[in-house]
Amino acid sequence: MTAPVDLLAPALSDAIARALGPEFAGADPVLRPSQYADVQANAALALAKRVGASPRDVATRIVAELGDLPVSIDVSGPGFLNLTFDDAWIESLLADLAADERLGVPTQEAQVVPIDYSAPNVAKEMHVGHLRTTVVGDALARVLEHLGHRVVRQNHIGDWGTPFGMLIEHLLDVGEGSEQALLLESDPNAFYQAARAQFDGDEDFATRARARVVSLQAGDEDTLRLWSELVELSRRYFNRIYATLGVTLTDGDLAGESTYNDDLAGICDELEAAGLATMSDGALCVFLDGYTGREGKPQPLIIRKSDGGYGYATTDLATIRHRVERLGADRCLYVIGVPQALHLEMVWETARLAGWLPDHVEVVHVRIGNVLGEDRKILRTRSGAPLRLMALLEEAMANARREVDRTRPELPEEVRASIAPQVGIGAVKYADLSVAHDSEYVFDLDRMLAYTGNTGPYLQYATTRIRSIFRSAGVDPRFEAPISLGAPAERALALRLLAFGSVVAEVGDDLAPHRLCTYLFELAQEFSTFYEQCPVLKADTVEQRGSRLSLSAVTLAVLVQGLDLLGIEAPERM
RNA sequence: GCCCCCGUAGCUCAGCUGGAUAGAGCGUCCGACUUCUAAUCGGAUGGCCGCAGGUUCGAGUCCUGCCGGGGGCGCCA
Repeated sequence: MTAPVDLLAPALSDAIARALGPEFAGADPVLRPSQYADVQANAALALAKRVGASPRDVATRIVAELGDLPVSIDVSGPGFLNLTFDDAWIESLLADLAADERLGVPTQEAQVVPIDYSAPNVAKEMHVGHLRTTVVGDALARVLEHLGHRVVRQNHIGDWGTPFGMLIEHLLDVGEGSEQALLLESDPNAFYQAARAQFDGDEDFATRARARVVSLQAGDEDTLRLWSELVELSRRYFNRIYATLGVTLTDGDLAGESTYNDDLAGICDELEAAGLATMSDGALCVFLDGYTGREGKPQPLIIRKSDGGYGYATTDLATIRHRVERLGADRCLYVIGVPQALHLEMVWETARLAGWLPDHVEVVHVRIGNVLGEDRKILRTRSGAPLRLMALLEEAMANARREVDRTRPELPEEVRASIAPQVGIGAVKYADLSVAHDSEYVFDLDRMLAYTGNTGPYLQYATTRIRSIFRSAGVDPRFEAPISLGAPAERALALRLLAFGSVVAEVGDDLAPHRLCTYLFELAQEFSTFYEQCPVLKADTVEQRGSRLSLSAVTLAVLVQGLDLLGIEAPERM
């Protein structure tokens, strides 16, 4: 922990206890960002009533008990403590940071954390909603792993259910290995819609499809072979998208609905035996207290349909049981769309009652908000069809390429060609990550790709400017030299750098990647100010040049590490 | 009908466990390149934080009600 605030908090707590009495031991010093100082402590205002003295008085007493700290303190307003750090202290902390491979990021006590994210459907196009859970889930996986946890990626793909009767029959009709079949790898919706059209328009086909569902569930060998063919083709499509996006998911992380088939009957039996599930209109249901649906009727969680089939409620119960009992989860993350909130709540409540989800296991729904179009409705193409994700990514990369061609024509063709995907994909991912994951946002490719503002390209650009300094100097960007702070821009940059570790820890605790984005953006801005105001290569003295090079080196390291935790690449040049 | 989420500057969004005069980006308007990438930087402009009550020394933040928008609610996932 290198953040000054984290180092000061215990000292302030102790001072509070000494000043106000042992009953105040462990009191929160209420440290908050301040516009008047480096940080302010608001404890006196919060505690004044309990103490029975004026806040100002309490503040003065706390200050009197503070020992020798590397900060200057004054009591301000009604009783705020304004703390300003000594430059020498910041300099020494920064030296520690520069020497620290982890850049101040703590290693936490390891937890097992299964993360459910991405979860596309077989024979379906991934849409921007899948993009967002994929990108956010992957960033959380990277952050938690970096903090020392054992992350278990769980890609809960939709690879089972009634549509497969239709899909298998259509695969047979167009022919395995046919061009039509290969659409599953390139344009899966075209395949799906063709199957759908047959199903809706051709009664014979529909009959065959229904029969096929039955034989699939019965485990018919030939049917299963065709089914795995469909899954295999879709898997290639997913992997193409993941590779383009630079997402860490692999085939080993696949844990689709079908993997739980053997658990479903047992889950129903157990719930029924425990008296939690009852028959209603031919379906096996769990009715939970406090859940009412339309017209005040009890809201069921249907775990077995009246036709004997299982829905996603049962599968989701299987996932939680599996993750707790088999994977040994301490904390389970479900990075899933916000409309699923009620469903997940009911599944977890049921799992708790069944004893599959003990109190010490934390389950979190990382709610992914809808991505909207300009009209503020869920994003579609102009024709009303869902957007093709690959087309979108290609457009982003093409636009990035145009920008690079325009602004850096002097760079060799192959360099420009490699920059474009880094910038284009980085822009799209950053856009998903930089807004709170549970809020909706309006999709705007031009804004994402802008080089100004809180965007991926702006951050990437900051890293290339730093690299450019080192290139000009002919110095390795891992440069280290004593840092001394003179200019305000240097000091502001230093303080921001010191906060990196606690920001990453906070992102892991609160599952909020957008805060890392905000941090990195502010860091990049502060670096740009420094860049304008503090010449590095033409510094006044050798010492100053060394100090500024060192400051630049740490900034680069933090930016690159931060972007990496978000799953975003940092080009060498732009 | 019930439940959940949202309403902050012209636009897109922050505002973490309540703390001093509510922030950023974009846009608009001024400035700044013989200087390490001006793809940048500096400055200005711009808000009864949906409305009304309440709790508190203090409310964008907590509570209640209302208005407006979105979503969910028995056999698709």
